Amino acid sequence: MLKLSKKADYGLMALQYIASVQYGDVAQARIINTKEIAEEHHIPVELLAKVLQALAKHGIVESQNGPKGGYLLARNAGTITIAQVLEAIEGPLGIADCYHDKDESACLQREHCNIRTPLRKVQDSIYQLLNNMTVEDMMGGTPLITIQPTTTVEGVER
Amino acid sequence: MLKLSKKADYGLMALQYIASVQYGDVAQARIINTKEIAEEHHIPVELLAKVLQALAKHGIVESQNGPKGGYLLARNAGTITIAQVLEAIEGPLGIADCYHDKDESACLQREHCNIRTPLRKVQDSIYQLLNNMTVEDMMGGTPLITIQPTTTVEGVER
DNA sequence: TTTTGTCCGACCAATTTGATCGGAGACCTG
DNA sequence: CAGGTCTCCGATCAAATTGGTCGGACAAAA
Repeated sequence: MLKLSKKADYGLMALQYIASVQYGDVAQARIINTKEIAEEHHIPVELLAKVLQALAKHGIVESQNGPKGGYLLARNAGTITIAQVLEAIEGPLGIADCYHDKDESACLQREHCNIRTPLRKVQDSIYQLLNNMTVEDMMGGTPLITIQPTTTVEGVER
Repeated sequence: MLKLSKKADYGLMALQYIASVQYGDVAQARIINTKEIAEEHHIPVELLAKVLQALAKHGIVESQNGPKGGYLLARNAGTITIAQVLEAIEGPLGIADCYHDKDESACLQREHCNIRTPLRKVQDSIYQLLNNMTVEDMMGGTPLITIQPTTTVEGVER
Protein backbone atom coordinates (compact mmCIF):
# COMPACT_ATOMS: atom_id res chain seq x y z
CA MET A 1 0.00 0.00 0.00
CA LEU A 2 1.22 3.46 -0.95
CA LYS A 3 4.27 1.79 -2.39
CA LEU A 4 5.91 3.85 -5.09
CA SER A 5 6.59 2.15 -8.39
CA LYS A 6 9.84 0.68 -9.64
CA LYS A 7 10.23 3.49 -12.09
CA ALA A 8 10.10 5.99 -9.26
CA ASP A 9 12.69 3.98 -7.35
CA TYR A 10 14.97 3.82 -10.36
CA GLY A 11 14.59 7.49 -11.06
CA LEU A 12 15.52 8.49 -7.53
CA MET A 13 18.51 6.14 -7.51
CA ALA A 14 19.73 7.54 -10.80
CA LEU A 15 19.37 11.12 -9.68
CA GLN A 16 21.20 10.41 -6.46
CA TYR A 17 24.02 8.79 -8.41
CA ILE A 18 24.26 11.55 -10.97
CA ALA A 19 24.24 14.20 -8.28
CA SER A 20 26.92 12.40 -6.30
CA VAL A 21 29.30 12.24 -9.23
CA GLN A 22 28.48 15.66 -10.56
CA TYR A 23 28.66 17.52 -7.26
CA GLY A 24 30.70 15.16 -5.13
CA ASP A 25 34.12 15.77 -6.67
CA VAL A 26 34.31 18.79 -8.91
CA ALA A 27 37.59 17.64 -10.40
CA GLN A 28 36.17 14.35 -11.58
CA ALA A 29 32.77 15.65 -12.62
CA ARG A 30 31.74 13.88 -15.77
CA ILE A 31 28.77 12.92 -17.92
CA ILE A 32 27.15 9.66 -16.94
CA ASN A 33 25.38 7.44 -19.43
CA THR A 34 22.43 5.19 -18.81
CA LYS A 35 24.39 1.97 -19.02
CA GLU A 36 26.71 2.91 -16.20
CA ILE A 37 23.88 3.71 -13.82
CA ALA A 38 22.01 0.56 -14.75
CA GLU A 39 24.98 -1.73 -14.22
CA GLU A 40 25.92 -0.02 -10.98
CA HIS A 41 22.45 -0.55 -9.51
CA HIS A 42 21.53 -3.79 -11.32
CA ILE A 43 18.45 -2.46 -13.03
CA PRO A 44 17.34 -3.02 -16.65
CA VAL A 45 18.95 -0.45 -18.93
CA GLU A 46 16.05 0.18 -21.26
CA LEU A 47 13.63 0.83 -18.45
CA LEU A 48 15.98 3.25 -16.80
CA ALA A 49 16.43 5.00 -20.12
CA LYS A 50 12.70 5.51 -20.31
CA VAL A 51 12.66 7.04 -16.85
CA LEU A 52 15.52 9.38 -17.69
CA GLN A 53 13.69 10.44 -20.82
CA ALA A 54 10.74 11.52 -18.72
CA LEU A 55 13.02 13.40 -16.36
CA ALA A 56 14.67 15.14 -19.31
CA LYS A 57 11.32 16.11 -20.79
CA HIS A 58 10.36 17.82 -17.53
CA GLY A 59 13.59 19.76 -17.28
CA ILE A 60 15.11 17.89 -14.36
CA VAL A 61 18.06 16.42 -16.25
CA GLU A 62 19.65 17.32 -19.57
CA SER A 63 20.58 14.77 -22.19
CA GLN A 64 23.66 14.82 -24.35
CA ASN A 65 23.63 12.59 -27.39
CA GLY A 66 26.38 10.70 -29.18
CA PRO A 67 29.47 8.91 -27.85
CA LYS A 68 30.71 10.25 -24.52
CA GLY A 69 27.14 11.41 -24.07
CA GLY A 70 24.77 10.84 -21.20
CA TYR A 71 22.84 12.78 -18.61
CA LEU A 72 23.55 15.55 -16.14
CA LEU A 73 21.43 17.53 -13.73
CA ALA A 74 19.68 20.47 -15.35
CA ARG A 75 19.78 22.57 -12.21
CA ASN A 76 21.21 22.52 -8.72
CA ALA A 77 20.47 19.43 -6.66
CA GLY A 78 19.07 21.52 -3.85
CA THR A 79 16.29 22.86 -6.07
CA ILE A 80 15.01 19.47 -7.24
CA THR A 81 12.41 18.16 -4.82
CA ILE A 82 11.21 14.59 -4.49
CA ALA A 83 7.70 15.69 -5.39
CA GLN A 84 8.91 17.14 -8.69
CA VAL A 85 10.72 13.92 -9.54
CA LEU A 86 7.73 11.70 -8.76
CA GLU A 87 5.37 13.92 -10.72
CA ALA A 88 7.70 13.90 -13.71
CA ILE A 89 7.84 10.12 -13.74
CA GLU A 90 4.29 9.13 -12.91
CA GLY A 91 2.09 12.16 -13.29
CA PRO A 92 0.45 14.33 -10.66
CA LEU A 93 0.48 12.81 -7.21
CA GLY A 94 -2.39 12.71 -4.81
CA ILE A 95 -4.20 10.14 -2.73
CA ALA A 96 -7.41 10.81 -4.69
CA ASP A 97 -8.19 12.09 -8.17
CA CYS A 98 -11.11 14.27 -7.23
CA TYR A 99 -8.92 17.15 -6.07
CA HIS A 100 -7.15 18.07 -9.28
CA ASP A 101 -9.53 16.53 -11.79
CA LYS A 102 -11.89 18.63 -13.82
CA ASP A 103 -15.62 18.61 -13.21
CA GLU A 104 -15.89 15.67 -15.59
CA SER A 105 -14.41 13.45 -12.91
CA ALA A 106 -16.09 10.09 -12.96
CA CYS A 107 -16.31 9.95 -9.18
CA LEU A 108 -19.90 8.87 -8.66
CA GLN A 109 -19.57 9.25 -4.93
CA ARG A 110 -18.67 12.91 -4.81
CA GLU A 111 -22.19 13.97 -3.97
CA HIS A 112 -22.26 11.84 -0.83
CA CYS A 113 -18.53 11.67 -0.22
CA ASN A 114 -17.82 12.28 3.45
CA ILE A 115 -14.10 11.65 3.44
CA ARG A 116 -13.18 14.25 0.88
CA THR A 117 -12.42 17.07 3.28
CA PRO A 118 -10.48 15.17 5.96
CA LEU A 119 -8.39 13.29 3.42
CA ARG A 120 -7.39 16.49 1.77
CA LYS A 121 -5.47 17.44 4.89
CA VAL A 122 -3.58 14.18 4.70
CA GLN A 123 -2.76 14.68 1.05
CA ASP A 124 -1.52 18.23 1.60
CA SER A 125 0.71 17.06 4.42
CA ILE A 126 2.25 14.33 2.29
CA TYR A 127 2.78 16.71 -0.60
CA GLN A 128 4.45 19.23 1.67
CA LEU A 129 6.64 16.49 3.04
CA LEU A 130 7.81 15.40 -0.40
CA ASN A 131 8.32 18.97 -1.48
CA ASN A 132 10.59 19.80 1.44
CA MET A 133 13.09 17.09 0.54
CA THR A 134 15.51 17.52 -2.36
CA VAL A 135 17.96 15.21 -4.06
CA GLU A 136 20.67 17.14 -2.28
CA ASP A 137 19.27 15.76 0.95
CA MET A 138 19.77 12.28 -0.46
CA MET A 139 23.48 12.85 -0.92
CA GLY A 140 26.10 12.53 1.75
CA GLY A 141 26.96 15.49 3.90
CA THR A 142 23.56 16.42 5.21
CA PRO A 143 22.25 15.85 8.74
CA LEU A 144 19.26 14.07 7.28
CA ILE A 145 21.04 10.80 6.73
CA THR A 146 23.73 8.98 8.66
CA ILE A 147 26.04 7.71 5.98
CA GLN A 148 29.79 7.65 6.35
CA PRO A 149 31.12 10.93 4.96
CA THR A 150 33.69 8.98 2.96
CA THR A 151 31.79 8.94 -0.28
CA THR A 152 34.23 7.03 -2.42
CA VAL A 153 33.68 7.99 -5.99
CA GLU A 154 34.41 4.80 -7.77
CA GLY A 155 36.48 5.16 -10.88
CA VAL A 156 34.71 3.04 -13.41
CA GLU A 157 36.91 1.79 -16.17
CA ARG A 158 35.72 2.49 -19.63
CA MET B 1 0.86 8.63 -8.03
CA LEU B 2 0.46 7.59 -4.42
CA LYS B 3 -3.24 7.32 -5.10
CA LEU B 4 -4.99 4.94 -2.75
CA SER B 5 -7.16 2.26 -4.29
CA LYS B 6 -10.91 2.22 -4.70
CA LYS B 7 -11.22 -0.41 -2.04
CA ALA B 8 -9.48 1.86 0.42
CA ASP B 9 -11.79 4.71 -0.53
CA TYR B 10 -14.87 2.55 -0.11
CA GLY B 11 -13.67 1.24 3.23
CA LEU B 12 -13.09 4.70 4.63
CA MET B 13 -16.46 5.92 3.38
CA ALA B 14 -18.21 2.95 4.93
CA LEU B 15 -16.48 3.40 8.26
CA GLN B 16 -17.32 7.07 8.32
CA TYR B 17 -20.97 6.27 7.61
CA ILE B 18 -21.17 3.49 10.18
CA ALA B 19 -19.52 5.65 12.80
CA SER B 20 -21.86 8.56 12.08
CA VAL B 21 -24.98 6.46 12.56
CA GLN B 22 -23.64 4.45 15.46
CA TYR B 23 -22.20 7.35 17.46
CA GLY B 24 -24.08 10.28 16.05
CA ASP B 25 -27.46 9.72 17.71
CA VAL B 26 -27.52 7.14 20.48
CA ALA B 27 -31.28 6.85 20.34
CA GLN B 28 -31.28 5.86 16.68
CA ALA B 29 -28.15 3.71 16.74
CA ARG B 30 -28.75 0.69 14.55
CA ILE B 31 -27.03 -2.03 12.61
CA ILE B 32 -26.20 -1.08 9.05
CA ASN B 33 -26.05 -3.61 6.24
CA THR B 34 -23.86 -3.53 3.20
CA LYS B 35 -26.65 -2.70 0.79
CA GLU B 36 -27.57 0.50 2.57
CA ILE B 37 -24.03 1.82 2.52
CA ALA B 38 -23.57 0.87 -1.11
CA GLU B 39 -26.74 2.56 -2.28
CA GLU B 40 -26.05 5.65 -0.20
CA HIS B 41 -22.62 6.12 -1.76
CA HIS B 42 -23.32 4.63 -5.22
CA ILE B 43 -20.69 1.93 -5.03
CA PRO B 44 -21.01 -1.75 -6.11
CA VAL B 45 -22.42 -3.81 -3.26
CA GLU B 46 -20.33 -6.93 -3.73
CA LEU B 47 -17.08 -5.05 -3.76
CA LEU B 48 -17.99 -3.17 -0.62
CA ALA B 49 -18.91 -6.47 1.02
CA LYS B 50 -15.44 -7.76 0.25
CA VAL B 51 -13.87 -4.71 1.88
CA LEU B 52 -16.03 -5.04 4.98
CA GLN B 53 -15.03 -8.70 5.23
CA ALA B 54 -11.41 -7.68 5.43
CA LEU B 55 -12.18 -5.09 8.06
CA ALA B 56 -14.09 -7.66 10.08
CA LYS B 57 -11.27 -10.15 9.85
CA HIS B 58 -8.87 -7.59 11.31
CA GLY B 59 -11.15 -6.69 14.21
CA ILE B 60 -12.15 -3.23 13.06
CA VAL B 61 -15.83 -3.96 12.53
CA GLU B 62 -18.04 -6.80 13.74
CA SER B 63 -20.43 -8.66 11.50
CA GLN B 64 -23.88 -9.85 12.45
CA ASN B 65 -25.43 -12.42 10.19
CA GLY B 66 -29.02 -13.16 9.25
CA PRO B 67 -31.95 -10.80 8.65
CA LYS B 68 -31.63 -7.45 10.37
CA GLY B 69 -27.91 -8.15 10.33
CA GLY B 70 -25.07 -5.97 9.18
CA TYR B 71 -21.93 -4.33 10.53
CA LEU B 72 -21.01 -2.18 13.49
CA LEU B 73 -17.75 -0.78 14.79
CA ALA B 74 -15.80 -3.22 16.92
CA ARG B 75 -14.32 -0.48 19.09
CA ASN B 76 -14.54 3.25 19.66
CA ALA B 77 -14.11 5.41 16.59
CA GLY B 78 -11.33 7.37 18.24
CA THR B 79 -9.15 4.28 18.51
CA ILE B 80 -9.37 3.27 14.84
CA THR B 81 -6.63 5.01 12.88
CA ILE B 82 -6.47 5.49 9.13
CA ALA B 83 -3.28 3.47 9.01
CA GLN B 84 -4.99 0.48 10.61
CA VAL B 85 -7.82 0.65 8.11
CA LEU B 86 -5.53 0.85 5.11
CA GLU B 87 -3.36 -2.00 6.34
CA ALA B 88 -6.41 -4.17 6.94
CA ILE B 89 -7.66 -3.60 3.40
CA GLU B 90 -4.46 -3.68 1.37
CA GLY B 91 -1.74 -5.13 3.52
CA PRO B 92 1.19 -3.42 5.18
CA LEU B 93 1.83 0.07 3.90
CA GLY B 94 5.17 1.57 3.00
CA ILE B 95 6.69 3.35 0.08
CA ALA B 96 9.18 0.48 -0.36
CA ASP B 97 9.14 -3.21 0.46
CA CYS B 98 12.70 -3.47 1.65
CA TYR B 99 11.92 -2.10 5.12
CA HIS B 100 9.54 -4.71 6.48
CA ASP B 101 10.46 -7.57 4.18
CA LYS B 102 12.56 -10.42 5.39
CA ASP B 103 16.12 -10.85 4.21
CA GLU B 104 14.61 -12.88 1.41
CA SER B 105 13.63 -9.61 -0.27
CA ALA B 106 14.23 -9.79 -3.98
CA CYS B 107 15.54 -6.23 -4.15
CA LEU B 108 18.58 -6.63 -6.33
CA GLN B 109 19.60 -3.05 -5.69
CA ARG B 110 19.86 -3.16 -1.93
CA GLU B 111 23.61 -3.58 -2.00
CA HIS B 112 24.09 -0.36 -3.93
CA CYS B 113 20.88 1.34 -2.89
CA ASN B 114 21.57 4.95 -1.95
CA ILE B 115 18.04 6.11 -1.34
CA ARG B 116 17.11 3.57 1.28
CA THR B 117 18.02 5.65 4.31
CA PRO B 118 16.59 9.03 3.26
CA LEU B 119 13.37 7.50 2.01
CA ARG B 120 12.85 5.76 5.29
CA LYS B 121 12.37 9.14 6.94
CA VAL B 122 9.67 9.98 4.43
CA GLN B 123 7.92 6.70 5.01
CA ASP B 124 7.97 7.08 8.77
CA SER B 125 6.52 10.56 8.49
CA ILE B 126 3.68 9.36 6.30
CA TYR B 127 2.98 6.46 8.61
CA GLN B 128 2.91 8.74 11.62
CA LEU B 129 0.57 11.04 9.77
CA LEU B 130 -1.89 8.26 8.98
CA ASN B 131 -1.65 6.89 12.47
CA ASN B 132 -2.52 10.20 14.11
CA MET B 133 -5.86 10.46 12.32
CA THR B 134 -8.83 8.35 13.35
CA VAL B 135 -12.25 7.76 11.88
CA GLU B 136 -13.56 10.00 14.62
CA ASP B 137 -11.68 12.85 13.01
CA MET B 138 -13.54 12.15 9.77
CA MET B 139 -16.95 12.73 11.40
CA GLY B 140 -16.65 16.48 11.19
CA GLY B 141 -19.65 17.37 9.09
CA THR B 142 -21.97 14.65 10.20
CA PRO B 143 -25.64 15.56 9.75
CA LEU B 144 -26.50 13.90 13.04
CA ILE B 145 -25.86 15.17 16.53
CA THR B 146 -22.28 14.83 17.67
CA ILE B 147 -21.90 13.93 21.33
CA GLN B 148 -18.17 13.51 21.28
CA PRO B 149 -16.71 15.89 23.87
CA THR B 150 -13.22 16.21 22.48
CA THR B 151 -12.46 17.01 18.87
CA THR B 152 -8.73 16.68 18.50
CA VAL B 153 -7.49 18.37 15.40
CA GLU B 154 -4.18 16.76 14.74
CA GLY B 155 -1.82 19.19 13.11
CA VAL B 156 1.33 17.93 11.47
CA GLU B 157 4.27 20.18 11.25
CA ARG B 158 6.82 20.40 8.47
C1' DT C 1 -39.50 -26.33 8.86
C1' DT C 2 -39.61 -23.15 5.28
C1' DT C 3 -38.40 -18.83 3.73
C1' DT C 4 -35.89 -14.79 3.44
C1' DG C 5 -32.10 -11.99 3.75
C1' DT C 6 -27.41 -11.60 5.11
C1' DC C 7 -22.37 -12.57 5.08
C1' DC C 8 -18.66 -15.25 3.00
C1' DG C 9 -15.05 -17.33 -0.25
C1' DA C 10 -13.68 -18.43 -4.96
C1' DC C 11 -13.67 -16.93 -9.83
C1' DC C 12 -13.09 -13.79 -14.03
C1' DA C 13 -12.16 -9.39 -16.69
C1' DA C 14 -9.77 -4.86 -17.16
C1' DT C 15 -6.41 -1.44 -16.20
C1' DT C 16 -1.97 -0.36 -14.87
C1' DT C 17 2.77 -1.41 -14.60
C1' DG C 18 7.20 -3.66 -15.92
C1' DA C 19 10.03 -4.81 -19.54
C1' DT C 20 11.54 -5.02 -24.51
C1' DC C 21 12.59 -4.08 -29.35
C1' DG C 22 13.98 -1.60 -33.45
C1' DG C 23 14.97 3.06 -35.34
C1' DA C 24 16.92 8.08 -35.55
C1' DG C 25 20.43 11.31 -34.43
C1' DA C 26 25.18 12.77 -33.00
C1' DC C 27 29.99 12.27 -32.13
C1' DC C 28 34.50 10.18 -32.96
C1' DT C 29 37.85 8.01 -36.13
C1' DG C 30 40.30 7.02 -40.21
C1' DC D 1 34.69 14.00 -45.69
C1' DA D 2 32.53 9.50 -44.97
C1' DG D 3 31.82 5.52 -42.50
C1' DG D 4 31.10 3.36 -38.10
C1' DT D 5 29.77 3.29 -33.42
C1' DC D 6 27.51 4.78 -29.49
C1' DT D 7 23.83 7.18 -27.49
C1' DC D 8 19.05 8.66 -26.83
C1' DC D 9 14.25 8.12 -28.29
C1' DG D 10 9.32 6.38 -29.41
C1' DA D 11 6.27 2.54 -30.15
C1' DT D 12 5.13 -2.19 -28.88
C1' DC D 13 4.41 -6.42 -25.97
C1' DA D 14 3.94 -9.38 -21.67
C1' DA D 15 2.99 -9.72 -16.60
C1' DA D 16 0.94 -8.35 -12.31
C1' DT D 17 -2.25 -5.89 -9.64
C1' DT D 18 -6.75 -4.15 -9.16
C1' DG D 19 -11.75 -3.72 -9.92
C1' DG D 20 -15.70 -6.21 -10.35
C1' DT D 21 -18.86 -10.57 -10.36
C1' DC D 22 -20.99 -14.98 -9.16
C1' DG D 23 -22.91 -18.77 -6.53
C1' DG D 24 -22.89 -21.03 -1.91
C1' DA D 25 -23.24 -21.06 3.46
C1' DC D 26 -25.18 -19.38 7.52
C1' DA D 27 -28.51 -17.34 10.71
C1' DA D 28 -32.74 -15.46 12.14
C1' DA D 29 -37.64 -14.82 11.54
C1' DA D 30 -42.30 -16.62 10.10
